[in-house]
Amino acid sequence: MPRLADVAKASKVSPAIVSRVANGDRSLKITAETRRRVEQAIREMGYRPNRAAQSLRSAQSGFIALAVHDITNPVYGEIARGAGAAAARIGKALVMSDSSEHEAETAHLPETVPDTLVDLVGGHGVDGLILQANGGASDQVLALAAREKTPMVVLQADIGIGDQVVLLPDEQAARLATGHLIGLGHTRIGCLATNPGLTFTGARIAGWRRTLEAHGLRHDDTRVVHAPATIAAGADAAATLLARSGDITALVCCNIVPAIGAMMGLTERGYRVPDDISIAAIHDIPMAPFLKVAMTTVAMPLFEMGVAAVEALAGCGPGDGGPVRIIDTEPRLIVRASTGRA
Amino acid sequence: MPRLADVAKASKVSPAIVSRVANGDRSLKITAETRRRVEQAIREMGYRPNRAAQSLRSAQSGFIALAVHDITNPVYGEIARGAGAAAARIGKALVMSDSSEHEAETAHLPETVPDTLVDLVGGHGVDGLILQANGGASDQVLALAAREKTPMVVLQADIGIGDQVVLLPDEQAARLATGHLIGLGHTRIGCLATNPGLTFTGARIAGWRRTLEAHGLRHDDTRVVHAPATIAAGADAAATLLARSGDITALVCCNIVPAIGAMMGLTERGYRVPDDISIAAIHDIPMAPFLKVAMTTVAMPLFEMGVAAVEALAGCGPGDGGPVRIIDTEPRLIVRASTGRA
DNA sequence: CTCGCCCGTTAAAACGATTTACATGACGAT
DNA sequence: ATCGTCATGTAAATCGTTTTAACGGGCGAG
Repeated sequence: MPRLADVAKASKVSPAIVSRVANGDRSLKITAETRRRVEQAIREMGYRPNRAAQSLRSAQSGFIALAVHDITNPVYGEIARGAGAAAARIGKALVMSDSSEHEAETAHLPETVPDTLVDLVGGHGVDGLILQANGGASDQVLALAAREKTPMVVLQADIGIGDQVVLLPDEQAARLATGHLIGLGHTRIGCLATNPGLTFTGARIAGWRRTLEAHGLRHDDTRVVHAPATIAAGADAAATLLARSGDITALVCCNIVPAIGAMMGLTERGYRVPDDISIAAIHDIPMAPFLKVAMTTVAMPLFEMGVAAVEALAGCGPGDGGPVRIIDTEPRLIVRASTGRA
Repeated sequence: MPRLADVAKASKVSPAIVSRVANGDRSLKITAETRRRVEQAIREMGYRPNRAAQSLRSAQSGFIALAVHDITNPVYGEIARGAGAAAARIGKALVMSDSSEHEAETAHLPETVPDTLVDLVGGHGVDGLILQANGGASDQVLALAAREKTPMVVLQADIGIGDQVVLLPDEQAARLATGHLIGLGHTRIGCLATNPGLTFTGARIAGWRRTLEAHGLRHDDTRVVHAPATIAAGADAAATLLARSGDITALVCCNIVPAIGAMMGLTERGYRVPDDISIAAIHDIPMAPFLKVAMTTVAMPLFEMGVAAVEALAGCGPGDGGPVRIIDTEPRLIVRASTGRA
């Protein structure tokens, strides 16, 4: 309610001084006495700068948009939390853009749905954009962001857009899972991979392959199968893989969602987990311990990835400069019931 | 990039006309020819109004803040999706405020964390506030919102703040779960309730109690136990309840999270689910079918609650007017393996 | 004694869209 | 022919903050 001018009047100085005091401007000098008086007035009146006016003047909205598929997915939720925390640290707020809402929306009503993200990006409503690699935003948003030169960070994969890419320690995670299975005596290990062509898919397969290679074990393409990150796809893919290479005794899954599908599908087909087949999956989720068979997972630094994405936008934090940041927090193997001795 | 004035110049009219055309102002009349020329210029130049300028002039930011505990929780995620969809429909964007991030943050660095939500509410940065009943926002935010007269909607419980409250069909959900268990022949049914004193807790217990009452079954307080919404608390509470009333054969859980705890805890103690004890829980989550014992649940209209919260803020949609909206979408019973015949 | 200079402060001009109050024009009516 | 009126369009003020350019006063140096 109180404006800058009100504070100025109350403390008998010009608005300019109040602005300087409020922003802690160090360049111009202000008498200690004046500063004290202004600060007191600010406190007493509970003055807070009007964001719209600040934005207009500074051409900075103070908002960062995070576009993910489905905020309901705990993996994305964790990223959002990290991004939110980091954004708060630099005085910015996070705008949620869940692309799944669009589908729900359009399914609901046939009329044209206004795309909030388009308006936001087009109208200088956001200072930066964090995108999920595969489809966090529409082409229109991308085009607009390019025209407006809105800084853009892409998560998980280098798909040729954005100023920077933030990656997880994908290869290492896959190495961890694979190494664990080898340690349990498994020698015929399959890989249930995510969608082909994406950076993280490649890195995880590489982790699996190189670990097997280092132990002199077989790692040919016939033991890799791709599936989108859904339960049903995981079940199908696992069935396909085992039909093709029946001698496999363990599975490294590049994502826990299809891993759950694999676990359920294989169980239904009469395989016992882990007696007949061990499953280790990348991404730990809170429910992992409570699944039909508690899942052995590799916890990824998702929170840190959210933090890094915001830091990349802000141009600060470690890894400053390069176009690619790989989160250096170690992935963590969490052994549960789904993996056992060969 | 192009401003209103640019479009005006290009289409050889005054800025006022462009503004009217852009906003579809019907009050003043504009020649069809002029309108056409302006619309074409807008399209060709890809003009989009600057949000900051609009906000400043109109005192409306176009943002709504949604404050929840933990966006990672699929229950809140679903609410967020609904709110996001409804907000998009009225041209507003959703700002995420996850209170868990503050904890994570402060745990991380000792320095004072700027509270984004405080700045936002204090600086007219949001047009409305949607709060999780138990602690979605700090007292400071609440005080500020009151002073600024920021419209406020509280979810799930009437805790004496906010202009409106949005509730789920809580009693009915509990009736559904309890009725299902009675239908399976259970007569001694306990209630694992959520935190006491909250509207939804009361309503769910009432649903349990009245359903038992209607069937002439016992429903005294010794069969009710309260637990916060965590796995560990659920395990403890279930153990407590069974120690107290050992003859219970079924459990209605007011929240699926402690229900999972109950399931795990009881299993560890040698009870078999559902053979020794059946469990039905309120809130369906995507993982429910894949838990150690697939959980029988009651799916709540969470998406709809998110929609309703935004509609309440906007003063539109059904239920317009009253201070309390109860979502009228029916809860849905989903029978799985955790409930069996008595 | 006066000229310049630094210091703290202030006045005023942005930022871009909206809207009120006013101007211009045409046209019909008297 | 003159006035009134309605239909279009325009000029200018406004929202609140930031920032640049200017301003007065005090003081040291010439």
